[in-house]
Amino acid sequence: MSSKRKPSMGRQKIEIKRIEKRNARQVAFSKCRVGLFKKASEHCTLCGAETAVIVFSPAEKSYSFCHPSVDTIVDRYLLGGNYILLKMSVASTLM
Amino acid sequence: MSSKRKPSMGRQKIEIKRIEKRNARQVAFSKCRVGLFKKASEHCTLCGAETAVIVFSPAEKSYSFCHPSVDTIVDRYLLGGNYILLKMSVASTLM
DNA sequence: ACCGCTATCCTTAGACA
DNA sequence: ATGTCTAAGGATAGCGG
Repeated sequence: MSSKRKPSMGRQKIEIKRIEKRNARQVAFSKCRVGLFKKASEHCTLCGAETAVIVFSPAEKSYSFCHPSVDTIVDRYLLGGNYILLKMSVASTLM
Repeated sequence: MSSKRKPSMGRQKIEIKRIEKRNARQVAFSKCRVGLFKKASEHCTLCGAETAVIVFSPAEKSYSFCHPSVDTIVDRYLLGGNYILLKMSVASTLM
């Protein structure tokens, strides 16, 4: 191993606009998602907030962080808008 | 006005546990929510992510940040779990 | 893709308005 | 409750492995 290490440039300033390079955007998505979920988690713990975070990646994959549970939050949110939620637990087997 | 200002202590380290004082918790909730929504927003812009953040305050008030729209995200999320969403736009007037 | 590193930028605790 | 200020804490861009 070399004892020399190129000194880091540290965190660089970036402009808040779409990252055009596909690969870099994907990497940024993963890192950023972790940070977002962590912050949401701390928000819950510190303040007793109930939080749902749902994210779709550019590649259409879905990720979520929820406390206490997705269904609780989404359900409650939807109720406020006069929505009803039906789960097709049986019907889906027929599709 | 006084030209003297007590020097700030800067940001202090805190333990990630429930803030017990009710008033302080409420204030932290508001500040933290702003930060969370901002981060979610940047996530969307930078990475082309589609994101829904729904938060209930300890006082049961609901807040949300969504891009492109709550319904789009929640709808899509729910579809993945074989849910159907019904809006009671007529029925609600009877309740 | 993930993980570690670290200098630098960003956020934010605390205090006050 | 929101908003401003300061300085310290914490997240992270860029890079290497």
